Amino acid sequence: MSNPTIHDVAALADVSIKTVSRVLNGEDKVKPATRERVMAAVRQLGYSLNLSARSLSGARNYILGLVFHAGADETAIALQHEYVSAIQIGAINACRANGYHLMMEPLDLTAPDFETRASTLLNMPVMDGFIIMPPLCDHPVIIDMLIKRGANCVRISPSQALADLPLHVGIDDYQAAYDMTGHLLDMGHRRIGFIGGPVDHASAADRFRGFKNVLEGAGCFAASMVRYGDYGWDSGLAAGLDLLTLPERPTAIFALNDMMALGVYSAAHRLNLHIPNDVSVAGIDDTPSSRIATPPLTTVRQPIMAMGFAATEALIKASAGEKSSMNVLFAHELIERDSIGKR
Amino acid sequence: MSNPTIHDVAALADVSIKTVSRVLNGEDKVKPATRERVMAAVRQLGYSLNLSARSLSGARNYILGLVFHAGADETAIALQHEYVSAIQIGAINACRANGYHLMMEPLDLTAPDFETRASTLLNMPVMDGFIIMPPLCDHPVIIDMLIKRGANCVRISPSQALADLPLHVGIDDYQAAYDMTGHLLDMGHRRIGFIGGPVDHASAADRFRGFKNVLEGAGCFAASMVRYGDYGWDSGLAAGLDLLTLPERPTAIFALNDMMALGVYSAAHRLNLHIPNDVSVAGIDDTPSSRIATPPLTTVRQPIMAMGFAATEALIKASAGEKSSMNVLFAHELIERDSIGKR
DNA sequence: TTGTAAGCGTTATCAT
DNA sequence: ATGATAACGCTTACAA
Repeated sequence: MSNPTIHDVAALADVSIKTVSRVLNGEDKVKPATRERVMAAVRQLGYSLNLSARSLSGARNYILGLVFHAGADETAIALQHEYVSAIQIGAINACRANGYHLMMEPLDLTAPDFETRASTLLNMPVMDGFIIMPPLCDHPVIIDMLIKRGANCVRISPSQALADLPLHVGIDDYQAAYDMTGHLLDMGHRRIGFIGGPVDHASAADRFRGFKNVLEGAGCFAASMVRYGDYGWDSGLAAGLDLLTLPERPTAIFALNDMMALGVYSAAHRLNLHIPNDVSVAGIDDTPSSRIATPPLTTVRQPIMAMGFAATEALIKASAGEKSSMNVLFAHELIERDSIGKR
Repeated sequence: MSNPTIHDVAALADVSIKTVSRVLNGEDKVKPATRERVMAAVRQLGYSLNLSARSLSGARNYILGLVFHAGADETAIALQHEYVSAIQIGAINACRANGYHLMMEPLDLTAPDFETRASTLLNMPVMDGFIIMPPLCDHPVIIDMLIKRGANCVRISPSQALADLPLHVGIDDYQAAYDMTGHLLDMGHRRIGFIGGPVDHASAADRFRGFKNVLEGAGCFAASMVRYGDYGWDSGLAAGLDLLTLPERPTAIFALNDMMALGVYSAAHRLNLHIPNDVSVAGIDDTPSSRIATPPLTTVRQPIMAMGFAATEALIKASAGEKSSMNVLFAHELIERDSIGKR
């Protein structure tokens, strides 16, 4: 009833357990005939390696942790989850390609015992490394723990490079917002509403600067048209409602992520405003939702899955001892769809 | 540099490692004073228990695996991922509440080495149990392995109960489709297009029966208005385009899940058809996307997160040896929003 | 190219 | 109420 062990395989193949181990880990110095005999025994026994035992014996664990913020409100999590999901898919695929496993590790930034939980998590020896999502990747407490612990980790879209935490991926947030704002200008818009991101997402500040610089250059920045959201749909709806009922309503609204942009869609819909005839809408991310929205959303594509994949591969290489170099900054791309009209 | 172990804690607290273990696992026969001393040592050392060692020693692992189908195409995964995501959130919360961890385990149903991979996964001793998503939960090979292995598992929304696999959650798929079809009838629709689910999702067949029975009862079932999709957005778009360009186009389209219903939204949009004035649309699931769509989608609510939560709690109880009873069938609810108009 | 022996950090058994 | 010691299944020296 109990699972076969490496000893059973060794006995059946008539070799030592060490040789079985060598075969299982793809080491080179094994005679092909021996290897074949071992594999046959493995198949015959339906043997599968015990991860815990392998971890314990000091080698790698072959387990990575994806650390993300998740508060108590389930619905809110779901609506903000799309970005995490996309990174997750990339990470899962990288894991799958390398024989790794991925653990989902939520952390509630707002919980009273946040620090204790964070410390426990980051000190768990089962994980070879951590993929840290925003905004946690910019949180001083987390950064501090990561450095002190000498943790193997990769940060997703952090606001700044850190010499002690060399692995991270992201896009040029400033430039992304800059490009989209320029596009809006090109399309003839001058009264542009803006929905910023949450204060604790450092990259949101970069995006705001990109937006502001372009508009100030063109002499049409209006602080009265700036609102803030939390990257969630509801906050986009609220800000959209607010902006679109202004006495002089904007001809376009630029939301710093797609989810909030889709909130603006609903605001427009409620006010019987047509997109893009009455109001244009722009986002950032190119999440699946933006593609399937009606009308499809014009946005700045961030290759999120590819970033998740690359980040995870770098982490895996690092956990294997290789010094991994990585394309830190991914190219973004303005995706013109149907939500922006000419003025 | 290396982490403190139970021995370090024991030395510092001046007790045996067994006592430390007792404290850590909340066993009763420990003097309060001793317990306090141990806890102090734990805190002082920043000790955290090694999951691998615990697993190896034969105890529980405190790790669950979420097993879902994921092919090679990343984009397709993303678009079909919303249901998995919702279950995942529920599962994560249940894990969090019980000190468990969740591993994401993709399995490609279409891969040539599917059986080998499935067997390896289901035999991994690191996991205390598995949460099996559709369509894997209905796959004969998987079911067979699960039973043979005597695996601790819970199936999400399987087509039928299995005496050997007592744990599962779901809704009454037949009734859900039945209710929605009845509603469509009530709203005056008679020419109703239908987009079915993939053949390998057994619950899709139940839903189809629900739809067909109502319409046949009303004498307006038309096989010519039945199409099939794969629960993905693109397939909804294609089927929608097809149905809406029929010489006599349907006044309403019922898609078996929200993602395909949103595909119909895009089809309507491309054909310049207004929802619900020109065509009504209905779905099933009540995923986040359906709520934020414009117009908000009328759908049958499935409490997906709650199901994920309950399923996971049952699994945890079972892995702790408790015979867990569980509300297998969750109540569904017709959510009227704005995508269905009166005829 | 292959094998032997030690040890990874925990829980379980059986003492005391 | 507490402790000593033996597993658990694997990898990593080191030997042969």
